[in-house]
Amino acid sequence: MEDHYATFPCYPFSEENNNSLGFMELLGMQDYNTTPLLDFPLSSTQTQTPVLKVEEEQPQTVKDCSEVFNLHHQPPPTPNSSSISSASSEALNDEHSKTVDQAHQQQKTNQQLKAKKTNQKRQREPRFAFMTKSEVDHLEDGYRWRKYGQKAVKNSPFPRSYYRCTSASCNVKKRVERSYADPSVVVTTYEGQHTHPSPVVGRSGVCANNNFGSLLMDASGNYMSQYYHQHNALLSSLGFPASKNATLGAAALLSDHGLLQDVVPSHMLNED
DNA sequence: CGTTTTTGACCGGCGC
DNA sequence: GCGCCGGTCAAAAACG
Repeated sequence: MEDHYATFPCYPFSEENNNSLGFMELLGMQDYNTTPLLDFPLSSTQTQTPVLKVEEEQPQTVKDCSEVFNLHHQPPPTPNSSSISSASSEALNDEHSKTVDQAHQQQKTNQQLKAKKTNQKRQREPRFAFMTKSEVDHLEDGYRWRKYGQKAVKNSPFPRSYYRCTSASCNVKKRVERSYADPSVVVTTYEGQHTHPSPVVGRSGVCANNNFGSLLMDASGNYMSQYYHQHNALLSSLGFPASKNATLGAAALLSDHGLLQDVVPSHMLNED
């Protein structure tokens, strides 16, 4: 990949790799709501926006990460990212309610799901993905995740892993897969929004700051905060304070190469 | 022993 | 209707 991208030396993120220095490069990120090339089932509140037109023109869904990579070489024609209203996530919250009796519970849950799905199509949270050059698949991002599935990816030798945030009543999920086009690249896709602050303290002792995330959320759309949590965690692991300035410094660094321009408002990058 | 991972089964959507 | 595929469940195993 001959494109420009920011490079971060960093510590290894997982135990199995802790005997060698890890190396990670953020290659780019993909905002599912601003690109015509990716599949992002919009919530009902978003179907009113012009973004939907983009999806109607490109009904094809992304089957593998190679299409994500194409974005790196051909940016979306019209970002159209003005301001995207936050998605309602209530439909997902009660989906996995549990009862005591297990045998009946599963039957019940299945019936509930079936009933729900016949009534309305399942809603999906806004998603975004970004690519990271990394030796390890599951990158530390300041949150705790429980793996709930792994599937083989079609046309790829590498599996895709499914994670859920371990915090109660938090429905954020993420998918992690390694690109078969470039095996050194990990594609991470986030779905949903954390309802709680990051529980993990970074290497520098500074916790990822949820207030900052909320701040950004107000300015430019809900899922953006996820990205900044990610960066706060990343910067923490690098020894930077997870402050607003440090984070925006990273954003500015990346924006020089056009990686964040679609999602970071200019006034935030210029802000002191 | 509580939590997380593994992994085959299962489900719904979609194209043919 | 059938098969494929992405996503999820859940029991068992592994882990700390």
